[in-house]
Amino acid sequence: MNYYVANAIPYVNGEPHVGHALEYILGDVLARAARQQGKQVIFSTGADEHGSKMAQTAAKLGITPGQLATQMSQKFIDLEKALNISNDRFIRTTDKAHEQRAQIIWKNLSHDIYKSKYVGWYDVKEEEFVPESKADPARMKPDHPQAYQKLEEENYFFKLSAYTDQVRQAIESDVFKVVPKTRKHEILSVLKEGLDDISVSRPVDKLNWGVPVPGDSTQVMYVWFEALMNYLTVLGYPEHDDFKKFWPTNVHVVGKDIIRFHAAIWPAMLLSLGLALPKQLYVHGFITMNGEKMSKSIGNVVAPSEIIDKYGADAFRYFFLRHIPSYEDGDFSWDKFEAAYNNELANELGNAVQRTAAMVMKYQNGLVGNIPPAEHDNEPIREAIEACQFDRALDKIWEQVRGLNQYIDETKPWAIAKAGDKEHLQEVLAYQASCLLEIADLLEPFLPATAVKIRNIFESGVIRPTKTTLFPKHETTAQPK
RNA sequence: GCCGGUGUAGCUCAGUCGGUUAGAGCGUGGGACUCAUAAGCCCGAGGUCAUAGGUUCGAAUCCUAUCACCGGCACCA
Repeated sequence: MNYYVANAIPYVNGEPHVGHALEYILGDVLARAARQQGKQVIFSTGADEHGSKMAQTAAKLGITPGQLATQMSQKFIDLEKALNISNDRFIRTTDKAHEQRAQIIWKNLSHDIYKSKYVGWYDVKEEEFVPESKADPARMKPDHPQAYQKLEEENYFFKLSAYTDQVRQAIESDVFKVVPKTRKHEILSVLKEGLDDISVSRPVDKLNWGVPVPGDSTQVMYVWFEALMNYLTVLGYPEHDDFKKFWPTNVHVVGKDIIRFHAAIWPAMLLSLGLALPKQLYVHGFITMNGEKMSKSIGNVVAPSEIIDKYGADAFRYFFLRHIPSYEDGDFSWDKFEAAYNNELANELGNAVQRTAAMVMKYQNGLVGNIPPAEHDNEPIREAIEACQFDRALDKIWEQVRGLNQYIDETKPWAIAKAGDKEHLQEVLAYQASCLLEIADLLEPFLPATAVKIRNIFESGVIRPTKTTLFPKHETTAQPK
């Protein structure tokens, strides 16, 4: 069984933030869960590096766009490392292979690409066209000091309009499944209205930071159009074995701001290429900070590294997977994060491990004995992961953590020890170890490092006298009111 | 303006096909314990299920209207 998870590739025009981190983690859970089930997995992430914004930013910094791209992409790669993300690929749209394969894709789409004139409002200062819907009407009047110019430009267009109906049907029937449902409804209503053909190239004389249109040196591909192609080029479309084995994408992980590209334009491109559509598109939400939109001007941006450095990758993963709703927007605050860390990770899980290990050491010289097999029904957890409801999956795993603590308090192994019933005590402690190993398995996709730690403690049946605190307590962060 | 969603405990949210006394976590009050990271466990308080009608033997759940908030799309300036 082959399984291909593709994360959206972020535009690397700015520093990675917690939203990027969230997306990495979401994809990572899917990839790790699939691997755990014995599937062959390709999990791809990457960077979208072309386009006018990159060119402008680089110009401001006095470096080439290529230098900026390399610099910025490295920061995203560093974030993945810090979060223990298990991506198999990191594709950059400036990779030679991507550029060459993008040109092949363009050629294979050419029956749906035609040349036409684009007419629109052009913002001279920003050097870009302003879409009618976002244009400031005052500036449409020629006497305005910063008036737009009515410009005409020759572009290539893609016949998106020809495919909206097919795409709509695929989504409606769940052949191409969009989750959560509210996102499915949203995109269906867009598709029902029908979509216009889209401009997919830019003249080189205005922007040369892009992939050249094959056979026309005066045009480069429009960055969005070309970036979408990464999901194919990363597999080596059209001739590589990986493409043959792993296409179509099992789950596509994207943010809610880019549904249109992934649920309308991209599937239309695939239909035009005669390829199967992804099986599932998972649309996640955004993160607010203390209930407010994250923004540099408000100054409420928390860098992922601030959290990871203090609490570790698994704690970060835990909070964003369980306490940011998988189907909605969520909120980060240090208060919430620390409450989750202390109550759930340190006290409930960490302490369950600790007390179990301590009793085995104290009463049985570290010998656990025969550990019985796991006994819970974990099908609902598997289903939750499949539906990308990671928050629910973790809720259910935590029911087991709590259940174990309840079992310990009800069974009172310390009282059994005092009574001298060695056989019964051994049974109870082995059962505790069994529960913890089961929990470790369930946590594997979510908190991989923690899963390993728990296994290392109990798996061999002999507990070594190393003090292993899974989640040490920290000073809480003073919250500026 | 059109479409969709949401409104349930102080907070965040579950609640299936309409069916006993509406649930969980956090927070809060109390209790018993000692294996453990002052952790864990038990018990309690806390609800006009947004509002008003309707259908029904029976409504948080279905229908209608209203209000509030959120999202998407369109439009105007």
